[in-house]
Amino acid sequence: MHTKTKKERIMYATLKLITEHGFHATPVSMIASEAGVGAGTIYRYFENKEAIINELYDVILKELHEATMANIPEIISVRDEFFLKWRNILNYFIEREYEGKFVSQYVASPFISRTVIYETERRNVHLRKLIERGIKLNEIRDVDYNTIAVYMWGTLKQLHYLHINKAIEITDELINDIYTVFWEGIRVHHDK
Amino acid sequence: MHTKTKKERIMYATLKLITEHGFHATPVSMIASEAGVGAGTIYRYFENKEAIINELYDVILKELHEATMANIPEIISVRDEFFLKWRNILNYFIEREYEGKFVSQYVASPFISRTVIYETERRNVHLRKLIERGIKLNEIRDVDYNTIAVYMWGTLKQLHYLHINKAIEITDELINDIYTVFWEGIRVHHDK
Amino acid sequence: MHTKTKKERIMYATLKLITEHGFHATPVSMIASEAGVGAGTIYRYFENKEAIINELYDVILKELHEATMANIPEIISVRDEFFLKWRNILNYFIEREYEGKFVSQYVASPFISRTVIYETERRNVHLRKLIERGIKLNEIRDVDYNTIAVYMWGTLKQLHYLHINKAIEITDELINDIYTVFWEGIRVHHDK
Amino acid sequence: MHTKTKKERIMYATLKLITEHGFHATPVSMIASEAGVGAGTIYRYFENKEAIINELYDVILKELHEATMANIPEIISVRDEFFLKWRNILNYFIEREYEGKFVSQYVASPFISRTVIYETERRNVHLRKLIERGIKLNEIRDVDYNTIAVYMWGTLKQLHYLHINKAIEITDELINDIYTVFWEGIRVHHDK
DNA sequence: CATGAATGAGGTTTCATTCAT
DNA sequence: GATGAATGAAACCTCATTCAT
Repeated sequence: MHTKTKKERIMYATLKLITEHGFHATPVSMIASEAGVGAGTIYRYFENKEAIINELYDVILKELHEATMANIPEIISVRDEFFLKWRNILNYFIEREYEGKFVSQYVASPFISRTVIYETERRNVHLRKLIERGIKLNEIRDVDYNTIAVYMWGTLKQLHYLHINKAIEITDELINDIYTVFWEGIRVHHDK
Repeated sequence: MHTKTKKERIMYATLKLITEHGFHATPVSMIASEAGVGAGTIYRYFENKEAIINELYDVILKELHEATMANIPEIISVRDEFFLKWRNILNYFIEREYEGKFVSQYVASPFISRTVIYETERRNVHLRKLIERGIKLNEIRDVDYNTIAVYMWGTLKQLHYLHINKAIEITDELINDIYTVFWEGIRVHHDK
Repeated sequence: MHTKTKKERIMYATLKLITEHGFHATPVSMIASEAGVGAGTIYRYFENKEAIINELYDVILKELHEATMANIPEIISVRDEFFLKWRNILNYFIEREYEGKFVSQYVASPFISRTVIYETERRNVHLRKLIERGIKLNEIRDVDYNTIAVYMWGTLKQLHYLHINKAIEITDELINDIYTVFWEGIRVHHDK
Repeated sequence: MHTKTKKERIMYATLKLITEHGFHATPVSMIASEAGVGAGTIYRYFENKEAIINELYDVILKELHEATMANIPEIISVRDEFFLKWRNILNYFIEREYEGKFVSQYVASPFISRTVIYETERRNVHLRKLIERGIKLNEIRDVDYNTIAVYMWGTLKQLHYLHINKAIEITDELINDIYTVFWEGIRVHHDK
C-alpha cells in the first residue's frame, strides 16, 4: 500500500469507503485516515470531494476497457469474441469488488452527466464494429446495435447486481446458460 | 395536489426531489416546502428521513407489481404472457418517471438490505410459475429460472437506464426487436 | 387516578415524569399522555410548562408543612418536639418518593427565586419559636436560630439524598443515632 | 483567559453558563461564543454536550478533594482535623462560586449515577479513617460512620445552600457556632 | 509539500404552543 | 371545554474546506 503514491492511496481509500458506506456517509476525514494522509493533503490533489469520485470513475472505466479488450486473439469468431469480451467485463466486475460496486452506484446516481454517457458510447465502438462484422458475415441477425448492446450490458449488470447482493452464485454453468441464450437470440439459424 | 393527504404529499415531494437531487442533497426542509407542510410535520408521519424512502420503496414496488399483473388475459400463450408482463414493467418505469428513477437509485445504494432482495424474490413467484409452464408445454428450453430472470430484468433495467439518460429512444420497433431476441433466445425451436 | 380532577392528574403526571427524567427531558406531550388528557388541555389549566412545576412546588411545600405539624401533642418537651418534627419531615420525604425528589431538584435549580427562600422562612416560624422556648427553658444552649436550622435541614436533606441514591438504609437505629448527636450538640448539659 | 487552552476555555464557559442558566437552557452555541471558539470546535474536545459536564464534575471533585486535604499538619488533634477539613470544603464551595453551585446542581439532577456515589465514597476514605482514630482515642463517641458523615456533609451543603441563596451571611461566629454544636454532638464528654 | 485544528454553514430532529374542529 | 395535528424556531451535531504552522 505504501508503495503507491499519495494520490493513489487517496483514490483507493475513497473507492473502498464510498463503496461500503456511500458518498455522503464517507467524510473526507475518514478518507484521509484510511489513506494515511492529512485531511488537507487531499486538497492538494483534488479540487474537492466530488472530484475524487469523478476521477475514480474515469480511471476505473479505463481499466474496465482494458480488461474488456484483453486476451482477445487476432483471429477469432464473432461468437467467441462476444463471449470473451462479455466474460472479461463480468470477471472484472466480480474480481474487482469495489470497482464493480462503485460503477454500479455511480451510474445510478443523479449526478451522472451526459459526458459519462458520451464516454461510454465512445468506449463501445469496438462492440459496434463487432456487430457489424457479425452481420456482414451473416452470423448474427441484422438487428440494431442498441438491441444487442442492451442485451450485453443488461445481462452483465443484472448478473453483477444479483452477485453482489448474494442472490445467486455465479457458476460456469450459469454463465454458459446465459451466454447460450444470448447467442441463440441473436445468431442466424443456418439450419433449415 | 391538495386533494392528497399530508402523508401522500410528503412522500410524493420526497420522491420527486430525491430523484432529481439525490437523497443527501435533499434537505428535509426542502421536502417540507415542496409538500407544503411544516418541517416538523414530516416527523408526525415518519420516524426520520430514511423512513420516507423506505416506505416509498415499499409503495412503489407494490404499484409496480400491480402494474406488472395488469391486463393479463386468463388464457394467454407463454410467449405473450412474458411479453405483456415485460412491457408492463417497462411501461411503468417509463411512464412513471420519478418512480422508475427512484427504484434504480434505491437498489444501487449501499443500504439495500437482504430484505429487499427477499421481497423481490417473493414478488417474482409468478415469473417462476410462468417459466415452469413454458418448460412443461415445451415452448421454452429447460433453462434455469435465474437465467431467464437475468434476461428479463437485465434488459428492462438497461433499456430504462439508457432511456432516462437519453441515450436511446424507446420505439415500438426497438421494443419488438429486443423482445424477439429474448424470445428467440429461450424458445424451443420446433422447426426441423 | 380517574377520580382526580384533570388539573390534579396533570400535576401528578408532571411530578412523576419530571422527577424521573428532569424538566427538559419531559415533553409536554409526555405529560399529557401520562395524565390521560390532550396536550392542548394542559394550557387551559396552566399558562405554560414552567407554571406547572411552580404550582407543584407550592402545593408540595404546603403538604410538607402540614405533615411537619401533624401529630404534635399540645404538651410536649422541647427535645421531643424537635424530634417529632424532624421525623415528620424525614418521613414525608421518604414516603412520598416523587415529592421528595422533586423538592430536592427544584431547590437546586438555578430558577429558585428569592420568593421561595422567603416562603421557606415564613414556614419555619414555628421552628424559631421552638428554639426560643428551648433557650428560655434552659434546655438548649443559647445558639443562633440559623445554627440550629442548618443542623435540622442539613441532616434531613443529606439523609434523604443518601437514601434516594441508595447509599444508605434508613433504620430506626441510624435515625436515633443521628438525632442523639444533634440533641447532644445543642442541649444544655445539666450534669455537673 | 486567553492563556488557557481551548479545552479549558470551553469547560470554564460551560461551568459559568450552566451554573447561571441550567444545562438545558445553555445552548452549545452560547458556550462556544462565551469560550471564544467555533461551535464545531467543542466537538473536537468532547463527544457531546453532556460529556462536558461529566468531565467538569470529575475535575471539580478532584480539586475539591485536594482543597479538602490542604494545609492539614502532620500532627493534629482529631477535633482540629475535622474542623480544618470541614472548613476547607466550605471555603472551596464559597470561594469558587461556580464550582460550588455546579456541584449542587449536578448531584441533584436525575442523571446522577451510581458511579458518582461510589466515587464519593472512595474520596471519603480519609474521613472514615479520621473517625476511627477519634473513636480509638476515645475523643468521639462510638457512632456509625454514616451518622457523622451525614452531619459533616449535611451542614456543609446546607450552609452553602443558604449562602448562595443569600439567606444567611457566613461569619466566623456562625462557623464556630455550628462547628461547636457538631463537635459537642459527637465528642466524648470526659467531665464527670 | 504536508498537516490537522479550527471553523461555521447547514443538516436532522425535537417540542412548546396554537387553533380549527 | 377538550383535543391533537400542525407548526417552525431552535436545539444538537457533522463535516467540507481553509490556513497557520
